[in-house]
Amino acid sequence: MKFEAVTIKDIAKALGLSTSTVSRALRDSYEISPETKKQVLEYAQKINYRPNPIALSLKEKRSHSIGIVVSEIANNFFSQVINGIESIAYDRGYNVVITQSHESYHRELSNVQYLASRSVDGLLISVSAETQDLQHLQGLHEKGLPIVFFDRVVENIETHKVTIDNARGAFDATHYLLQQGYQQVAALMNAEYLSITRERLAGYKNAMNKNGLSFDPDLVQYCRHGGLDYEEVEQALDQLFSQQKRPDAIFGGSDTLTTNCLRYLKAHNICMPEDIGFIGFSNIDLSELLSPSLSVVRQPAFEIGKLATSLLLELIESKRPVKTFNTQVLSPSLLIGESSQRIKKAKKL
Amino acid sequence: MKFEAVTIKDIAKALGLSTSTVSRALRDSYEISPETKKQVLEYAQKINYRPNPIALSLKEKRSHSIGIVVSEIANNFFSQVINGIESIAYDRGYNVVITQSHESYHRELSNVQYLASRSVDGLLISVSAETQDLQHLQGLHEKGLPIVFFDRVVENIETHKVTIDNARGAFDATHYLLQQGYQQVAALMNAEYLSITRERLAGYKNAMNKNGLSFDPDLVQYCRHGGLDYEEVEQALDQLFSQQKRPDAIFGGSDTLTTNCLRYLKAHNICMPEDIGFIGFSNIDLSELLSPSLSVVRQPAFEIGKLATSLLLELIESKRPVKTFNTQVLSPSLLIGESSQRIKKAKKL
DNA sequence: TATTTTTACGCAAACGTTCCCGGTATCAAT
DNA sequence: ATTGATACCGGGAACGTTTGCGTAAAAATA
Repeated sequence: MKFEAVTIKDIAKALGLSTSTVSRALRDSYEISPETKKQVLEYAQKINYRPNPIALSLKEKRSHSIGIVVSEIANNFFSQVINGIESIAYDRGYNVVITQSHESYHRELSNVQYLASRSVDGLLISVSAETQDLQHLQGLHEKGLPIVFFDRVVENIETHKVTIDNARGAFDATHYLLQQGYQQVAALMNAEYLSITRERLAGYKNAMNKNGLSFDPDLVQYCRHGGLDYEEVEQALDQLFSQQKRPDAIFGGSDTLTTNCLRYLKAHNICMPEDIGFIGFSNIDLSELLSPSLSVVRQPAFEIGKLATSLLLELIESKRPVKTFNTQVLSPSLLIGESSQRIKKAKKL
Repeated sequence: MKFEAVTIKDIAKALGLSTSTVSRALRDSYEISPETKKQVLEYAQKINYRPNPIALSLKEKRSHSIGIVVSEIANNFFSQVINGIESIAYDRGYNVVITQSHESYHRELSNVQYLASRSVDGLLISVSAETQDLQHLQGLHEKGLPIVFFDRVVENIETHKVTIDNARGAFDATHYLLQQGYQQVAALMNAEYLSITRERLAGYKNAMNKNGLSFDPDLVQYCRHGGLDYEEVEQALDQLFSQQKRPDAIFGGSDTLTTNCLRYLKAHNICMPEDIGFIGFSNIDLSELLSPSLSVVRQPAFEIGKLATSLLLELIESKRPVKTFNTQVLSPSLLIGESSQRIKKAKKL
């Protein structure tokens, strides 16, 4: 029923050679005569022979492919990162296998195990919002599987990492809002223990302090599942807007959160920038076409993907075990639109 | 260097059994005594044994995984389709391997061959804008590889297909623009021979006729690479706007085209809806937040993914070769925003 | 008790490769 | 003519599974 691909055996049989000879001829071994090589190569070409990667993987325990784990591909940031990854991987002859955790720890676990059992040569991962236990990665890492973290990195595993200066991105955004005169800048964040949340929150706090304000926990809402479901964001924002010290600006802590926050504001008829100021992390490509145009913290997503992949391939192709790892920190950029331009309402003097 | 996974051999050795016995015990064969089974199962559990899927694939020539080929994942429509695919596949115990053709025929070919050689059990594909030669798919199909086409389908391969009523989507959009009073409705389309292009163009023409207008080829621009690169769209639009019968409205033929068209209009300071009316295919989730809010033809992307996957799994798991195939046609929906609301300029009577 | 049946397990081949280890011509040098 | 080297090639194991077949021991039957 299933197609029978042509194998080395077929070539051997047809040419009256052994499989060893054919294999060697194909790999251009020195102990095969030029004539035989020519014969084999031509015949292989003719019948369109392709080595079976599964057999190769089984034997060599490597697959010339790398695994990717992200929370969601329907996400501007991650899909851009993936394009960066692919651009490098493809050039270097590696295939990529993309999987999504949907912010679920169990899904991530299952994906990682699947990829490992498929003998991927390395792993590129941004952990899920739920991930706290790192056994699954720790184990693979100790057994020598090359791993490079990006975006959401973890502390306890020593390997290459690629992030951006999250604190600065958050600082710049928050600082800008405060400088515009917004008083109550709320932060809509991802799960509390994620690296990106901690760092961005640090930047947020820092901006508050620099502007003479003290950190107010009531102004921070965490979305334990990254706000993938609109309902989660809705609940968080309902909470923020229900308290007496109503925020007059929001800092959106991730691409997904920003998008869903905008949807909330629209649904509740809360207008930027007059009712609320807004700046958020987002790699949406149409931010300047939104109404009002959106102020965003943009990450160099494509670059992150390229860099992470280069580092991973370095690990994979290194002859000797790599002992020194580094963390590359790229820079986010703050793009100002109208959503953060405070309009001074009729001032009461 | 690479981790040595625990194998059936290890279990056999540890328990003083043969690999056959262990294998059968794990598969709960009737010819293994309950005690042995228990012993094996417990030990396997203890040392966290997982069957090696590569060895299985090699032997069984199936992998419990399905391959996806789309042009681009950084695309609202496709990423939503993929989520639909995954939601079904995951429930049914299948893994998905996502690949991108980037609208390149060669990339598609390479991906398809990779997936086939990786023994995917079936293929879900929306062909690239460049794809005209179907040998690569035809061959696999004849050899019995289950394939389901979605979105951009092909005629010459008889199998299940999932599309939407493209003609109606295009008709509705064009008709709406004409009814609004726009006179010169241009069409910005994908590659000419794609199914979606042909069908959508048919709907466009039909609307023209229904409104007493004849089809004008000069009002149609094709983007041979799907407008993935902004430059391609820019060139197409430059062309449209440079001719004497300047269009006063545009129908955007795909998600990517719509996005890049908006970018163009913004860059050239052409305002919707007064300078130009616009409706386009798009699954962007923020269309109502754009300025002006965007009129779009939206596809039930998640549903398409789910349906295509169900059909594929039906093919894969069918005992006997399937002979009758059907094409499922879902409905697009026209969501009207401000971008298509013609503002009557100071009329000259 | 002798024979048949059942139960429970092991052997070995197969999937498509690679590669170690041989082996046999051929030919030049002694 | 004998040796040694060189050039080419084949046999077979291994990777981790599954599975058809064979077979010992145990149980059932006569």
